[in-house]
Amino acid sequence: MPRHRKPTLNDIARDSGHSIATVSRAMSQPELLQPKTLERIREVAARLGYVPNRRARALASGQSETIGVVVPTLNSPIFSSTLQEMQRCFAANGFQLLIASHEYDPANEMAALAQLISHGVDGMVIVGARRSRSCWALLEAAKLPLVQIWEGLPAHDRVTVDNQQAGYLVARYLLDIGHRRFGVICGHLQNNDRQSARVEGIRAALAQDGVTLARTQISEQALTISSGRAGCMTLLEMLPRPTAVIGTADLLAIGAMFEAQGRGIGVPDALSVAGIDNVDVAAHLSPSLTTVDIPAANIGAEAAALMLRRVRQEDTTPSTSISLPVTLVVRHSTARPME
Amino acid sequence: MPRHRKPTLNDIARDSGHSIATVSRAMSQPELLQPKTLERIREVAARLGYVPNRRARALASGQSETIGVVVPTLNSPIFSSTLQEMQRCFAANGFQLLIASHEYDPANEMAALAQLISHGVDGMVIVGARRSRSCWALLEAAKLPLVQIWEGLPAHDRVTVDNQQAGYLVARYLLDIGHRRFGVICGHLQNNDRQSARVEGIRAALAQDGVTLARTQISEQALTISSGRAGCMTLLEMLPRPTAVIGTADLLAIGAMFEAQGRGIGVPDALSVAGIDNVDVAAHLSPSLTTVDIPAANIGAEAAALMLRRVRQEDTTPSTSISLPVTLVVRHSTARPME
DNA sequence: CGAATTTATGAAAACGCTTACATCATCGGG
DNA sequence: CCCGATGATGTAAGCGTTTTCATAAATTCG
Repeated sequence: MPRHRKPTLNDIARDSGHSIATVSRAMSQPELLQPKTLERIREVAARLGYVPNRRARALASGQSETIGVVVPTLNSPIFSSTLQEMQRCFAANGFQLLIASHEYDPANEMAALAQLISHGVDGMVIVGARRSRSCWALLEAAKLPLVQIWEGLPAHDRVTVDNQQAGYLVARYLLDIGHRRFGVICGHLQNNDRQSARVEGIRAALAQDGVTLARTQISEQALTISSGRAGCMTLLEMLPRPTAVIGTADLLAIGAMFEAQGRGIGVPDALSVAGIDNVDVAAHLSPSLTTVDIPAANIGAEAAALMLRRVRQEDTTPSTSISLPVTLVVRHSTARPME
Repeated sequence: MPRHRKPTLNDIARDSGHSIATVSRAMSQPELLQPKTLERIREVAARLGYVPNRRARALASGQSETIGVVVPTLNSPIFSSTLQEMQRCFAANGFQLLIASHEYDPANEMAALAQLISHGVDGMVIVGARRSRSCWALLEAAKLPLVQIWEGLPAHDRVTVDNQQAGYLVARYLLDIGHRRFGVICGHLQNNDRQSARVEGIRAALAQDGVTLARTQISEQALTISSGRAGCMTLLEMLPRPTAVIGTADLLAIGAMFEAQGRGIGVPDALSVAGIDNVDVAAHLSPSLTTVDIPAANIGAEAAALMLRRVRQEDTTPSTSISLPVTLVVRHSTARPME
């Protein structure tokens, strides 16, 4: 009666009178066994309540059926959709996710990667391309299938969206309806190539029309609604006041909109506000938020699919790049400038 | 030069002229070695670029420094805050998280738990107490430290918030300011004890004042803003119209508010709307949302702390229960009914 | 100064599984 | 009727650690 130890293949082998190898095969390659043998083994396994020990399996076979994912943060509407979908796809194929976040701190990221690698993941999904030389060295040394998402270097697989294009689209639209004085609220650009690319895209559009973006017209903030408000507050002090504010993440734009409205500055009449991401709530706000749709869930699905092909070695092309389209979604938070 | 294989303890042992046991100790219990020996081994390890293989370590020691977490969904503002904080706490202590989601499907949950158990996690964090007998059997059989969060059975450790109290508080408040006709939008109650408890809390408050809640006054919905809108639409068809709508999750309440406003029904003048969760955006909406604050991040922190104590066997009390306070946050989406 | 401790290291047996190889029937074809 | 395939199963060698126990060296002490 005292079963303190979990049953192992060995126990099943003993009880069923077969060798441990046969029992192992019953678990992983049942088609190799005679139906009768298989049935007997399965019965014993069920009776003992056998659960395979994957870490032993991993050690012996070199495959852990585990994928490491490192994201900046888990509680962002964008990354969490990507993660949710990625998790779904991997789980459906028997893979588990080891998830870590670094909260935009390079040292944290390095530590997380090292941890995941030493845990023996079969592959690694990382966000963005901008990381230290030593961080890349670590990844190279691990010789793991690597999928970069959101942004990525050509040297490795990547599933990206054109963040620069996203910035371009929203700025181009605002220019087209007549805006010339802009304010931009963005995330900290330091270690964040997604945000940087979006700002560059905005710059590119403005440059086409000869509009420049001074340092004072950009406010770097954390990626929250409150920070969006704060950023907007700063920008509204500019004289003459901007006629349009772009948040390079919807949370920032939403914060900006709230701040403007709170100060009695009508959106879009007195100020146009636009974002990038197309988070759920954007469509429902009043006014609804003009933004650029980023297919966050799709990124997760495509990254998972690509990774699965790599891990199973079905795809051995040197390095695949999947780029998903971003699309401008014009809603009601933007309008022609008044003057 | 051709280093295809990653260096192992054995390689270090050979190169340094020490035994593999000594090298192992250099990694895990350096204080046992002579400084000179330690230094030599460390030098060789560094030169070879040694990274310990945790799955081998796990197999040999029985400890994987890995915790399994199963949540309903990753892309919910609430769960993702809990996860983010939990991840932070665990990572700071060298533990990695294997995260799975089941999207409110019991079969998925069962599969996820089985997978995580067979991956050899040192502990498991699960949301809620309501799950099938076989699911519990699986967990019992695994004999793992188990921490339930949000809701939980007394038989195991748990870090909870009083969801019933949350429902009670918001309903009590609305009653106190004069409301008698209510509509409730909640998540699907089937396998969700958090949502069920909140609805019960509302019922309890109403019962105190002799107000009943008919089946038609409750709309079960998915936990999204759109569903909140849909739910509100249904409830507004009631005659006479409710004077207050409670969403048992902020996303639902937010959707309800948008829907009412979209139909020209003023909030809070013609309709009071209140939620539960206190998500980030709630404070910024106009009108700002009356809600009940749920310390989601704290749940993660407390759960991590408790689990760490269990895994390290520092805490061997039979079963601990930590209950975090919920607090009513009155804002501007609620007011006395007009009539 | 030798017995009793203590300290640093090594040898080898796990941990639970996979898998290359060996074995032994079974079987169809020449 | 024997030979080479084919198929089912067993044997045993890993996989990279930890850990127990033994051993050898250094230290303490009566």
